[in-house]
Amino acid sequence: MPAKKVAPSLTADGRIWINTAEGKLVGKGRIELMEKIKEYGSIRQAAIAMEMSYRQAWQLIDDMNTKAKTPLVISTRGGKGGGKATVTEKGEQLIAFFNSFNKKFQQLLAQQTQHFIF
Amino acid sequence: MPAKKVAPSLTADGRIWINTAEGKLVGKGRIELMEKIKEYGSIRQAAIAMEMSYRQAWQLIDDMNTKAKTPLVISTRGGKGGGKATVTEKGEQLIAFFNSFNKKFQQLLAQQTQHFIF
DNA sequence: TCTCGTTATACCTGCATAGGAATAACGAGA
DNA sequence: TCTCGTTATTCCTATGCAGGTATAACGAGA
Repeated sequence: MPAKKVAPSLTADGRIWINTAEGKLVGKGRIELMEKIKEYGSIRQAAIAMEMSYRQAWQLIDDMNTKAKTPLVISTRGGKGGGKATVTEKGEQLIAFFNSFNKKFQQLLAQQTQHFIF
Repeated sequence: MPAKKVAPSLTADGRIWINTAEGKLVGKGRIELMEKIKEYGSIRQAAIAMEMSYRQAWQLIDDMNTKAKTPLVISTRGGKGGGKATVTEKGEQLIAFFNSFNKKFQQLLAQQTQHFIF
């Protein structure tokens, strides 16, 4: 019978994000939002997929675009489909970098949790 | 003339803490608070040193002690000096572990910031 | 010129909670 | 038995802001 694995009583946890001079630019939530926008081509559909209001999604994007010199998401209104939204090249770069960064971070958390069983 | 060092436009940032099953146990602030308690032997003096109210400091300690099975800070009231507070062995262990964990985390942040200059 | 689904923006409201103020409780020492 | 400085706890309030609602603006296609 193998040793029973017990959940550690204490776990290492945390959050990461990317800052600009004016403060937080993107974290986990905003990265996921951009990924949904890539998938749907629509802020509204992305918001629904993430179970947040359109208003909140729009505010996040507006904040991101304001802080970044070059926009991360471009949107147009009217026309076929009512409008659309696309992630820019810089947005793509941020997504890729954050995900790589986050992977290393999650590894650190797991490692530290292992090393800390009283 | 050496190359002028410019601040990176984007920086990796984040926060870490240690969780118990009931949620956050300690983060940077609570660790510093415990270190001040070690230094002064007094919750009130520690609170003053950290520029927070006694009430807030006490609540943090109470929350920590409630979540941890064994208390991290022990306090007594009355007597010489009016009372005192001391950090337990388990508290000391947590301080040491968190600081080591945090050091590795800060290195990760610095490394990622370096690798991310657009 | 009308429809349609989206983007963009203004407005409002409650309600959680951060934080101060006040006070009780305590025990060694004089 | 009184003083003193701390620990422990209750009460209150104000205010910031999360989050919903409503509505204007837009342009391709029919």
